[in-house]
Amino acid sequence: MLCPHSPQQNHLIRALPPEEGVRLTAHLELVPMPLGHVLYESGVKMRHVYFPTTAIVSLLYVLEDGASAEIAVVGNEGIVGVAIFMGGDAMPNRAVVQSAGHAYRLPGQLLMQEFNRSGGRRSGALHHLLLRYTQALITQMAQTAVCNRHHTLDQQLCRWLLLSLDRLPTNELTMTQELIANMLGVRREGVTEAAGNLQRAGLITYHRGHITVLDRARLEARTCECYAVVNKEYERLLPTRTPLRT
Amino acid sequence: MLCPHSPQQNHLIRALPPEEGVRLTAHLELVPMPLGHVLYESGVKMRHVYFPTTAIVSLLYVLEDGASAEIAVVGNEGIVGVAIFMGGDAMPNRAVVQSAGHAYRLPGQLLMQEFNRSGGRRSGALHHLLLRYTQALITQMAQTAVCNRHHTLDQQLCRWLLLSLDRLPTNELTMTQELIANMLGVRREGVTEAAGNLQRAGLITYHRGHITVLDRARLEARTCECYAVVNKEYERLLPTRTPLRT
DNA sequence: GAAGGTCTGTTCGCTGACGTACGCTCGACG
DNA sequence: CGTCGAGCGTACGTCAGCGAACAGACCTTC
Repeated sequence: MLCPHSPQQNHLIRALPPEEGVRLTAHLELVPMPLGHVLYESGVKMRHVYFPTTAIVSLLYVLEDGASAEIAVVGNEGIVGVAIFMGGDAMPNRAVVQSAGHAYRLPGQLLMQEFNRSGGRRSGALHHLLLRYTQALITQMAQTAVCNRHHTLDQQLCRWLLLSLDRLPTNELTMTQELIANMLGVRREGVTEAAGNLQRAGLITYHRGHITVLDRARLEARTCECYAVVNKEYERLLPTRTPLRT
Repeated sequence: MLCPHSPQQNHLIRALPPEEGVRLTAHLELVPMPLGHVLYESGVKMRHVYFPTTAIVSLLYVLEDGASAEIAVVGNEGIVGVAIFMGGDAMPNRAVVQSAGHAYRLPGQLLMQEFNRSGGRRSGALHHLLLRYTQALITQMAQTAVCNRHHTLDQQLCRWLLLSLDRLPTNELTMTQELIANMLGVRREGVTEAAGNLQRAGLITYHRGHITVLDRARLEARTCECYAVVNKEYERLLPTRTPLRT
C-alpha cells in the first residue's frame, strides 16, 4: 500500500501559518510507532515531542500495584509531550502507543525556539496553538475524572471507542479486550461483557483483536455526555483543524 | 481579629521577581470569597483571574443530572482562571469557593499584558511560572481521574482532607459532610461512614460542619499514593514557594 | 496435523458504593 | 424556652464491578 506520509496529516502542524510551518517541518523526523511502544516513562525527562499522524498515543498512569488508568489520548489532532513547553520536562505518567502508526518527532529544544519566538510582543502562532491544545487536553483529563466517578463501564467503553475512532481513518481498531481493559483501568472480563452487549446490539463486531464499528450513531447515543463535552471543547479551541471524525 | 492582607500570601505572586511583582500588584484588588460563591460558571467567558490567599476554590464539573465531581482544588499556591492565559477564555466546569477567605482579583486583560511581555525572546517570569503551575494542575487532575478509578472512598477522603489542610493555616476546616460528598462525587452517607472511621481511629474530630485534624501523619499513612504524587509534582514544578503544608 | 499460546466467553462469591428512608441531636432564632 | 431546620447516624436491599478460576475457540508454529 502506498502511503504518502506528510506532516500536514497532523492538525496542529497543518494549522500553522506557512512561515512557521516551514521552519518546523525542516526538522521533523518521521518515526514508526509500533503498538505498545513507550514514548516517555513516568518522571523521565522528555527529549522530543511527537506529532502523531496515523498513530494514537495513550497517556497512562501506572499505580504502584501495577494497575493502570488512561488519563488522556492523543492522535493526529494533537502533540505528545506538552510538559516540554509547559516547563516541567517530565510528567508522572507513561506515554504508550495504543494504535500503531507513524508520528513526526522534533527535538524539544527546537520546539522551544519556535515556541518562544515572537516579535517583541508574543504573537507566535505556535505558542497560541499549543496552549489552546493543552487546554483541550486539560478538558479531556477532567472529563475522564468525572466519567470514572459517575458512569458505567458500558458508557465508558462507548466513549473510548469513539475517542479512538475519531483519531483513525477507518472504522476498524486493532485492539484486544485485554488492552482496552488496561486503558480503562478495569478487568478484562468487564470489557468482554460490555463489548458483548454492544455486539449483540449490532453496534460493533469484533474478532480476536479487531473491532469494527458498524453503527457510530448508536454508539454516540449510548455513551455518556462526557464524549460530547470533550469533543465540543476540541472544536471550540482548535477551530482551524478539520473535525475529528473525518 | 486583625488580618493584614497581602498579595504576597499567594505563592505565585510571591515568586515573581520584584519588577514584575510590582507591575501586577498595582492592579490587584482584594475580594472576599464567601463559602459557595461561584467564580466562573461552566462555559462562560472569564473576566478575571483570582489569586487566592486564604480561600480555597474547587473546580467542579456538574453533570446534566445534577451530580458533580471535583476536578481540582486551588488555594494560595495557585491561580484560578488558567483558561485566560491558555487562550480558551472559558472551561466546561464551575469554580466555586470551597473554604471561605480572600483572594486578589486581576482583570484578565492586564494579566495577559504581563504574560505576553518579553524582551524579544520570551523570558517573562510570569509566563514561565504560570505554565509550570498549569502543569502541576494537570497532574492534579490526572491523579484525580486515577484515584476515582481505583481507590476507596476512605482513601479519597483522606486525600481530600490533606489537600484542603495544605491550603489552610489551621488544622480545622469548616465543611459539612454534605459538601464533601458533593466534592468527591459520592453520597453523603458514604462520607458519614468514612469520616466515622477516621473519628473512631482518632485521626479527626468533627462536629456539625467543623472538622479538626488531630493526627496528620496517620492521615497521610491512610491515604493512597495519589496525594504524595501530586504533592511532589507541585514541589518539583514550583520550587520557589514554601511547601504547601506550612 | 499436533502443540501451544492468544483471545474471548462464562461462572461464582464478594464487596464497596448506591438509593431510599427514617430518626436523632444540636443550635440558631423567634 | 420552645420550634424548626441543618447536620449527622443508621439500616435495608440492590447492583456494578472485582478476583479467581476455568473452558472453548482461534491462530501460529513447527
